[in-house]
Amino acid sequence: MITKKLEQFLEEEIQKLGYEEKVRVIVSNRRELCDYQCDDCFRLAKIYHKSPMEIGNRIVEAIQNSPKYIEYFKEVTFANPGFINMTLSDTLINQQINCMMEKEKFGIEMPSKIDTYVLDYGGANIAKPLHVGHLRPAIVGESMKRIISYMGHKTISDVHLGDYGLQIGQVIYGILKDQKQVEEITLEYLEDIYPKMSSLCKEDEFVKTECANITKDLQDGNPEYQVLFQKLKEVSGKDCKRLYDYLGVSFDLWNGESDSYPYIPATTEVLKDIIEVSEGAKIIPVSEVTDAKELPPLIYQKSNGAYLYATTDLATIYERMEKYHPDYILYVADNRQALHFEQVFRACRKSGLTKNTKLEFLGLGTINGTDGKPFKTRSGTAPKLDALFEQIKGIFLSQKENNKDMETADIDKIVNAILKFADLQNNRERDYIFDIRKFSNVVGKTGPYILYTYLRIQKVLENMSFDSNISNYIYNEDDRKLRLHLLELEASLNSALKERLPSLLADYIYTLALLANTFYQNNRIQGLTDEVQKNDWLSLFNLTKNVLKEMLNLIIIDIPQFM
RNA sequence: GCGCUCGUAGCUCAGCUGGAUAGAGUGUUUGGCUACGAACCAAAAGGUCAGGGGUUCGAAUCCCUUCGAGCGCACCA
Repeated sequence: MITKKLEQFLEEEIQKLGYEEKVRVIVSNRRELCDYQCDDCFRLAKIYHKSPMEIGNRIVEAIQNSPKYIEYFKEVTFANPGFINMTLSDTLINQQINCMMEKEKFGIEMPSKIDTYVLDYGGANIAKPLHVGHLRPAIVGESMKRIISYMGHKTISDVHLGDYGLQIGQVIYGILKDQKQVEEITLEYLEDIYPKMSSLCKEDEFVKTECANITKDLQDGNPEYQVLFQKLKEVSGKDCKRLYDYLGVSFDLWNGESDSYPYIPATTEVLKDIIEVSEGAKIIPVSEVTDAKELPPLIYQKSNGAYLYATTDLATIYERMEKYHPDYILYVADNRQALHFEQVFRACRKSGLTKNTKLEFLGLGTINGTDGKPFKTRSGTAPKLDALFEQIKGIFLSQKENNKDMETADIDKIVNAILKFADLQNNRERDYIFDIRKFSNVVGKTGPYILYTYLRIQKVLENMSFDSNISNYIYNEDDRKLRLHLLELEASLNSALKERLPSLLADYIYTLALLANTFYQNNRIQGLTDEVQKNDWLSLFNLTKNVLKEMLNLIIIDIPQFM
């Protein structure tokens, strides 16, 4: 990685001056002045009681006198009040570019220790169809999985369906009340009955208790309920799979809360020392002395004996520990569940259930409607995913006359690109407003823009022969900017991994497409008479194309044949 | 009431482990297709980073505070 190389070089040089410190090199924020900068003169000045200017000038002088200077830099200068500005040599840039072209995964360093990550990012509730609220966890989770895997780690993804809680009791209550036969349970029926029962429970205490009892009986294995439950799971699961397939979101495990049920006794055994009884329910106190305010306890088992979300989550963790020995378990879910996960994580730490496994909650901002308020997921007002796909497709087809002649597969890829890039360019932790205009835009900072860039590059490369190896020249500013940005790939991937933010990668991809487009517009490759330059630029385009393709795959965007 | 999150251009959002002149897209105004795909490129205009205070050589970024918004607070998921 280029910054690491520069940091190492700088550290060696300042060590010769007697400064035993680590330094940090960052991409310049004044690109007209330099490529990379180091701002550590201020810090060193404080430690060694000298002025930043004195230290900076000494360092710059040392760099300029280094035998590596000519090879690494075009120019290194000190700028007031304390910046070291570095402009790389064409040689160094091209060495790195050649390296990216030769090596697998563009020469990105693979980890010395491979970690196992379990990712939990589906969370679909089987009592109802997927709606726009399910989009973010699916997309962010899948993208994180692909990034983690690309960076050399092992991943196991679990859809973890919401299939054993009160919502199932409510639906079964509705089925019984309507006297429906098993074969009459369809998706349409579920769509209708769940919101009805859900709101009925809020109004009617008796119904609520009935539903709670059904849930409890189901968990205890009531055969009649089990038949209904299996049917429910089948009908809903099939539709769920279809929609996730459309999105390119896949899971290694199609488990649900119900699959953790067999592990509850063993989990209870591990937790037994920290479980207390309060008001007839079994609870786990999770307050810690550092809390500003006491955290409410985790409710492990209801007073009627039924188990809850927290219970199945704990049992699932037990199961995952037994089967996969993960280093990390990542939960991708709405921020509103933050407290729940905090309680579960604390119970794990307190009981030693997870030992050295790190539990992380990757909170997602809520998707709000254009009124700025969350879609009401329980009353079923959030737009269904199917409807959303159709709507985006319709808008896309109306953009241009000949879009109607496109292959269905290509249209679906573009619909996906629109949707995913619109979502993934946002920082996942922030709430955002779901506006169909934004989710159907094809101009500007969008998925189609990137796909379009890719396809025009591809067109240039068609039927052209070149060997992927570039000479020592850089021909102009557009060219130079593109090459420098290519060098930032590894850093972007590393921060996306570390921060668990696919948006950082999305941003990298967009900027790459932007620079490639500018280059494309201002520089013609066909017709170049200089064979070396032609080969350099074709190679550069080819590398850009390959980077775009592999990175788009990490944000779950496929490339159409034509658009 | 308590806790958590947030307030950046008309709109939608980046930037937040402190660095130089706060960036994109969109919208507005303007220029560019007889040249590898104009779903593109180039340019202009647009900001008291909610207000106030503090720490620091340096604050959109850290701390305090006021105002505003959203969310969460034991038997839902």
